[in-house]
Amino acid sequence: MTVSELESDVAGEITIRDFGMLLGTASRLERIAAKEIERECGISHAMFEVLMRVGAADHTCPQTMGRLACDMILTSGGMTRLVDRMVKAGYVSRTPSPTDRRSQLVLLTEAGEHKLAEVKDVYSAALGRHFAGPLSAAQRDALRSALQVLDDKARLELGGLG
Amino acid sequence: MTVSELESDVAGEITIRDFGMLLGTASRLERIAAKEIERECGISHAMFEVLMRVGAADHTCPQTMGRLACDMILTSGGMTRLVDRMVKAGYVSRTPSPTDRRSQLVLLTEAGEHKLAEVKDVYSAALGRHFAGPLSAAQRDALRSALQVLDDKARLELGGLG
DNA sequence: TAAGATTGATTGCTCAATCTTT
DNA sequence: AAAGATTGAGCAATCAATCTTA
Repeated sequence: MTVSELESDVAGEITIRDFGMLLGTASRLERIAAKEIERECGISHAMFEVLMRVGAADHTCPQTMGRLACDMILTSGGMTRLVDRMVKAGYVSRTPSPTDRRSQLVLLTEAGEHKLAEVKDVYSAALGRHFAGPLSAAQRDALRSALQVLDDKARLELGGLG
Repeated sequence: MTVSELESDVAGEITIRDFGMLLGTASRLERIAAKEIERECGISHAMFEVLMRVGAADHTCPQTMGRLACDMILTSGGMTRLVDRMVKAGYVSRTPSPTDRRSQLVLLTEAGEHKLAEVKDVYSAALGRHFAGPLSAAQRDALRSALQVLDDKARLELGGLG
């Protein structure tokens, strides 16, 4: 084995370790936050993510099933069922898009708005404790900029899912 | 609403956005890497993670089911089934610990060692393209240190899973 | 022909209960 | 009692096929 092969092996091991840290930390933090939401507000983290996106959508340009699926990294089938459950729970409604009748728009109900406001506070507090609090301002900036680079590339690579 | 309430609301929104980026980026990258491994080596990302941990374990202090579950953020039941599949596939073997007969040790088979070496190369290359490559050295260092802080706290918070 | 959404079949996880060993 | 591991039940995701509209 040559020196350069050895060096690249070491670099590879470090990269694998760093990436493992990214996945592991994200997974652990999601579990912590999701449990807190579930316990205090009785709603899954996935449903809350949908509420946030639907709630943030411009009234003149609402969210569609496909856009939600892409943003949330779910297959379209997965999103269909998630929204099914949310409709049944009374948080959102579905209605065919007037401009493209293949597409379904997802809208927040009154109950959905209330729930969103409630969960947002709990979620912000939880993230303050477990995510923002432990980091310095510089660390947060650095984290944000690194993730931005990676996410841009990853989105390009993935495109739509199914 | 007072100024300080407004400020804390804005801070909360930013925190939620940043955290969303962490989860989303991690999820997208995992999907990309997992697909590449699956396609080129015919093994799931979860199985590869087990292979790495079992392969890295000291021969005098092998991995147990519980330690694997904790490191990989799976419930013990989930790990039992994952290792079941890996035993069936011939990558690892299970054997009761001689020092504590409640505990099961997980060991790499010959086939598991070969597979590990094979996947490691593919994985390193994929991560070079999608993870390490896009970042500057400074960004990688910053990312690592921020994640280290978060992970330490998260591990404390989580403890064992079930 | 392709895009958006849904459905059926399957997979793999969590949760809770259980069994064995400490 | 408590810890480590496994099992049964249930849930939510993926994949592939299908239906409708563009």
